[in-house]
Amino acid sequence: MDVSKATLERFPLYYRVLRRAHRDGVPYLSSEEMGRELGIRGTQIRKDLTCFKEKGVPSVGYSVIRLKAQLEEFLGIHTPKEALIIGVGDLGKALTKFGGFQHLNIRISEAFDCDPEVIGTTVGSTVVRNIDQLSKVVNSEDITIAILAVPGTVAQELADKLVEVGILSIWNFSPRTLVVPPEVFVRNEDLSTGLAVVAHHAKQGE
Amino acid sequence: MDVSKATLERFPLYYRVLRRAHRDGVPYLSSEEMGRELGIRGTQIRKDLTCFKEKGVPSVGYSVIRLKAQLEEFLGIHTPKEALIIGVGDLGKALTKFGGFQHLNIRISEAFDCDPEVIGTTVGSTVVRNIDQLSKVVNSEDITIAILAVPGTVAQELADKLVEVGILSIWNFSPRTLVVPPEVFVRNEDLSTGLAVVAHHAKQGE
DNA sequence: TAGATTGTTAATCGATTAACAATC
DNA sequence: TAGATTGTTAATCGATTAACAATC
Repeated sequence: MDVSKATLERFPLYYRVLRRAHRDGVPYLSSEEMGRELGIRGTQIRKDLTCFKEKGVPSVGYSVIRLKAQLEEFLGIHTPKEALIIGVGDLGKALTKFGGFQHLNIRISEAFDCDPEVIGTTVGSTVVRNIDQLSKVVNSEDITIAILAVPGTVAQELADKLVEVGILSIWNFSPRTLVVPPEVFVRNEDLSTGLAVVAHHAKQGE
Repeated sequence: MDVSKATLERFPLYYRVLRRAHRDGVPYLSSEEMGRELGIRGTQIRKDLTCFKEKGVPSVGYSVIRLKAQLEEFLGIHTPKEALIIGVGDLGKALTKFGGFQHLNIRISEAFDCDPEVIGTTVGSTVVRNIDQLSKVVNSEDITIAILAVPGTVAQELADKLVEVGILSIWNFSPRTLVVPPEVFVRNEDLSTGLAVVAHHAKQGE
């Protein structure tokens, strides 16, 4: 299915609202009601949802159960997925233990580091392996998602390894722009950039 | 100074590149060279930089030192800033200890939680306080930036408190859309959304 | 001078919003 | 039927890119 970048970013938000409505036993939700909860206009939401075969009902809204199912299908939530993480510093540890991913049916099942102090320790429910085990593990487990939480100095080198073993999508927390082949997706989540933007708006009068 | 949302997001990236060039003793950098390091077109960068009085030199490029200084001024890096964090779980801890913020001259100087097990412990160099100390601390320290790393269930309630004590900008890691007055800025950094997008691109053939 | 790279305008692309007929 | 909310088209807005004269 073909969806714009901006729309794709909103789908997880819609899914979150629908999960909550479903839990609360709400049967239908209008685009305006969803929008109110997310600070998004109803028009925007209706437009985003046009790609689904599940249609809304005029004067009633969208069936929570059915739209939720539709989003689950789109986001691939029915099939459990595994991700690996490289870099088990404080941030890597926090991501590995983060509970919010379970709704997506994604588990960080493998963690790697190069620090002998860290290798062999347990984080959440995964044992940290030596980075030289990467290719063996990925080949035997069919993992296509990677999280990169390492210093900028080694980021590209490790990205190269990830590409080599067949990773298709990388969530990059390192402060470096990665060079990868066009078929590999990278999402940069540089925290310094985030804080810089937040800080800029904290200046009085901007 | 007046800069588009998209441009503002790129400024920290330019700053990063310039810092590195400066450290390496590079005197000038063209827009194309910067772009290559960031995966951005030269045209884009030149356009972004038009708002500065520091101009590039045709056939030479931009003075690394002077453009860096310009960005430092824009990002307010010459004046040290303090931020507070609410929620000292794994993620909150990782953010508090995160080293990448020091380049921005921003320090997370205060941390709050409501868990008696956590209150009083030290994270990095800050002692975790009881949330009921919030207003006292903010009043005596002139903090305007807040990081919210709490469960969704209590996010709005705490956002209200942050607004009440005069916080101007909130970095929201909780999976909830916050309702705040228009003069308060919120940046949502919901990690589940991030992973959902990354996972979507890991599906073969998309 | 010739070559490189700038600043800027105009064209294009993509995303959001307003408006409204269709429909339950 | 009247009222509410949908799906969709057209208008608008914002961001990116191509093109190129100006300039070192």
